[in-house]
Amino acid sequence: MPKPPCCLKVALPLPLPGLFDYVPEDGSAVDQDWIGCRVRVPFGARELVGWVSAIGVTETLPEALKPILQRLDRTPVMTAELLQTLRWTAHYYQAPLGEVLSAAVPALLREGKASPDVCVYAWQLTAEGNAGIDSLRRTGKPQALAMRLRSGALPETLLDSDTPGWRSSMRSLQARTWVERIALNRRDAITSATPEEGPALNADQSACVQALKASSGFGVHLIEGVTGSGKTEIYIQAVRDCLARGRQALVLVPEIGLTPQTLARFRARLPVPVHVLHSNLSDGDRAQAWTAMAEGIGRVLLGTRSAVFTPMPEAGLVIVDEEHDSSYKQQDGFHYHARDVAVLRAKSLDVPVLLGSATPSLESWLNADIGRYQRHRLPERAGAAKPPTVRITDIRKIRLQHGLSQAMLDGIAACLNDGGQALVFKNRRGYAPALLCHDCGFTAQCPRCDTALTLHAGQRRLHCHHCGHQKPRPPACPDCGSLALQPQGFGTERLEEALTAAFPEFPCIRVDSGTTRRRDGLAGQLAEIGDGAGILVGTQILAKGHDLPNLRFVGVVGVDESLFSADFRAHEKLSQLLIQVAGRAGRADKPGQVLIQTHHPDHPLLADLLAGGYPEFARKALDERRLADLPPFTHMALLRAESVHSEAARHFLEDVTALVDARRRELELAVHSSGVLPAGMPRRAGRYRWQLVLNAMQRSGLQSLLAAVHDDVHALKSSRKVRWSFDVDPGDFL
DNA sequence: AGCACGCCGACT
DNA sequence: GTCGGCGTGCTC
Repeated sequence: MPKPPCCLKVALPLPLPGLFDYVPEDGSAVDQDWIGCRVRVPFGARELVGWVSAIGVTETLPEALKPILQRLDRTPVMTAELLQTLRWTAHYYQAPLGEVLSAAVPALLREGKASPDVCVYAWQLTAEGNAGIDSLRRTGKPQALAMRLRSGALPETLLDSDTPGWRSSMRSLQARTWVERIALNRRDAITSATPEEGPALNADQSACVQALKASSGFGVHLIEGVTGSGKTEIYIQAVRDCLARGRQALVLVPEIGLTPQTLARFRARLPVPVHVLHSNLSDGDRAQAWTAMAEGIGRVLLGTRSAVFTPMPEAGLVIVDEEHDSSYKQQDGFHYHARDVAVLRAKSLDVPVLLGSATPSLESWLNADIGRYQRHRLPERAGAAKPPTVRITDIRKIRLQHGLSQAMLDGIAACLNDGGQALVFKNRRGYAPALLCHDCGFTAQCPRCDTALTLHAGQRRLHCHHCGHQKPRPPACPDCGSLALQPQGFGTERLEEALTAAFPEFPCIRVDSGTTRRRDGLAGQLAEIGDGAGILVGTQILAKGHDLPNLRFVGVVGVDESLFSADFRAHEKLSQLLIQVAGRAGRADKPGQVLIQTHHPDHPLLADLLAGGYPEFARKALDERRLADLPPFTHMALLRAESVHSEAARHFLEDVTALVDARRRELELAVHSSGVLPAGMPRRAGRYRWQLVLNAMQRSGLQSLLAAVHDDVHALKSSRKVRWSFDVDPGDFL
């Protein structure tokens, strides 16, 4: 006879597989209500906050289970559905549930703090205010605000989005006791504004919106829309439709996609407050947004990667914008891909998911080809905008001026003289990627990594982009004493210097991760240049984000490294980047110009892109992947390991290889193992790095093998001195 | 991951 | 004589 459940199965924030069993502190009954609640528990010599993820009976371990110290929630903080998705996610990515929970939940809640108060507050006129308002004489911000309040209470979330600086006006009204702050109930908060009307949809957009309206339940929709085709408008329509059905919506955007412009657009067009979740928020704000959604007060969440783990008891729609973007892949801790989790999540919520991109990932492209995803094409730019003209300039045997060809300089000059803005895109930060001694061949290397140091700060310092090491530029070669140290190659700083010299009468602004961190970031820098003629030099950061209405010319410098990279995704990434960056040029009246300078003008990738755009590239690239047995036709998992001692990580992976080989034979699984390989960068930040690549035609075989070795890998003695992690569906090998 | 326990070198 | 180095083992 089965025993009734008597213990709490608790997930703890530890890199250990499995759950830990406890009993309630007061002998109370174990029932379903515990699941999704947080508990404070004794663990060895310390205390931890964990999540009751299941209830059950203990068969194997201690007779006397420890009681928990404290139950932190009376009602679950985590919906059953989210917990289930997290379990799947943990299993899929071979991560301990506790670690997945740690990544999913805002820090405050993880630490055991109470859920924040997510009441929506609003302001309304007092009797005094109502009386006084008729005698208003002067005009000003407070007076205008008071007039708006005559038609009813205004929620703070609405004021935040449509009235910058409203708090100071409100304070002056409050000082006169004209206004008071009230807590709204949920329904009031939901219908708070009259949204603006959007532009009329073109035929493709309408067809797409209608198709989405007609679909119900889980389904994946790939919206393949060229830049400017109005994907955002489709998202907005879909979200409005979802809200009208009384459901919540989740919109994921890439890290740099969540610009004030994007947010403002959603806020203007939706009838409810739009909550946000991204890395720049304080812990308090994150917990607020998360809890608001969990309690159903929040109806729309716009967020980056980790927002995919937000509880939504009344979910109706999930959207992943720029689904190809690599910032959806978490690179450290537990390696998940937010787009893939979003699809899984939508399935478990039984709601549609929209994946949108001008340049879909090859994974999604294939899924659409085989009918697993429904494809919607938006081939036309919305309005009358024309696609940019793209040209390639062959720089073999051509004399470059500071890394730029004459054709490039001419293109920039023509654009500037026409009053337009030119963007010069270069994938390297800093002044120059290396410092070389012309007399003896010495290059400045990072002492802790296998990589050359980059010259920065007007040639005065050397930086390592991988570990943060930096030092002053040596005055002479440390090996031979020669003074002939020369910067090799070009980074954005050096291009900025060259362009400033070449076009002294125009402003030149450099935008890369080094400059956007300062001051008010990208927005502030772009404000400096405004709409006037000028030059922007920068890295990928410029490939998306802010609208640049007067951008007419895009010059791409230095794609040649990516054409011959060891990373099997390099071509895909480069094509996406080229299309995205090209898409920034030109608007309705003036088509943009794109110029790519390369030593490989005949490279098939460039030829395909030029002839048939991204679709042509995707078809060819998928053929290549199929022939080479690479993803998305095969499935891949990586075991990465690194250690301070040169041999420890390698020994660990050799032990893992033995485990893998044994299990593979035993279970007769068709999984290929690479054997232990040095990582793309064999030493980084003083650690030696190795990896094991597992490849399988069937995802299920790979998953079975991973599941079978998982606990044994954790138990390996050689794992102790090593930093290691699984990376299922790795983004790269480096 | 932490934290304890355990067994060998230079110090108040 | 002790403080403390980090190797190894465990945590319901």
